[in-house]
Amino acid sequence: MKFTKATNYALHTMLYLAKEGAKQQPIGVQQLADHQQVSPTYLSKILTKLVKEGLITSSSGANGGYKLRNGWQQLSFFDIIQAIEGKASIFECSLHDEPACIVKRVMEKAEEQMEQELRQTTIASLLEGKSSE
Amino acid sequence: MKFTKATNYALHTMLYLAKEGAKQQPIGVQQLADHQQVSPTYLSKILTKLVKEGLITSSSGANGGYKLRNGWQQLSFFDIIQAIEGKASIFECSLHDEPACIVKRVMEKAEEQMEQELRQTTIASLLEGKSSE
DNA sequence: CAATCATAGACTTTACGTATCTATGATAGC
DNA sequence: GCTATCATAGATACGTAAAGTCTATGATTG
Repeated sequence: MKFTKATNYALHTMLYLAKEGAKQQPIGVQQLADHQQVSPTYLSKILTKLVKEGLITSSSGANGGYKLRNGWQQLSFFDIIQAIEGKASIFECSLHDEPACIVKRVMEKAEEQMEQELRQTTIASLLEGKSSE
Repeated sequence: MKFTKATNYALHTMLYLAKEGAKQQPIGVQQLADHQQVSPTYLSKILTKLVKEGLITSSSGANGGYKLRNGWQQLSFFDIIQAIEGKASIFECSLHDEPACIVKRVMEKAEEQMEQELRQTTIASLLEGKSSE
């Protein structure tokens, strides 16, 4: 579970889709990009990942765009982040011949605590609370 | 709380110092570097940070080197990592005018869970358990 | 068929961690 | 005091991955 700006864009996009396009028409990249002030081409790559991982769906052609998949209410922060960043751990031991590095074990446990929190938080749950973004 | 290879080196070094040099003579960079197969000059920078943050002490001249500070038994993973990486959060919102970004709040809470685990883990506690490294 | 939209690959740029080199300064022992 | 041993510090180079751009292709609507 690591983090980049792409993670950030993905999370904000998902939240935006949940608010603006839950049941309605799909939303195009342009609009999504405008909202976050990112270049559309760059955001496209991120969106494509989300499509491939099945978190959102896309439709080509006029009036096309992106919308959340069915059952998006179950999607957690963890799901979104993992779709973008993969499953790599935040920490890798630098020692060569240390398959059972004790430092790594500690870090993994700590990381697991963080991930658990992210698994519990859904975008749907955020919409119920205050919506500053 | 972010992580780099430097974090890794620092943690392993601290663990090594705790095992080999708790009360005895200081240990030189060369030996510490050999143990991890890192260049001494690079490790030096990391060690200097640890000195400045007060986690270890250094002594120049012949038979000089590094040893853990007094009261090292209290030092946690969190202390060590923060000494190297600073206090910067793992996540920064990319939106410009969003002082109270809800995404960031979620991430901070998750990060806090991880940090709490790291605060609880001391190098001393690891020495009591099995010592694969 | 033409406009609108997503997809994809190659490519460039930027940023930062990683690492090296070299010089300087402090201490211990002879 | 001299010398060897050790830490400290700054400048510099290197490598890699994220960040972002450009251009071409393919699908759908009207």
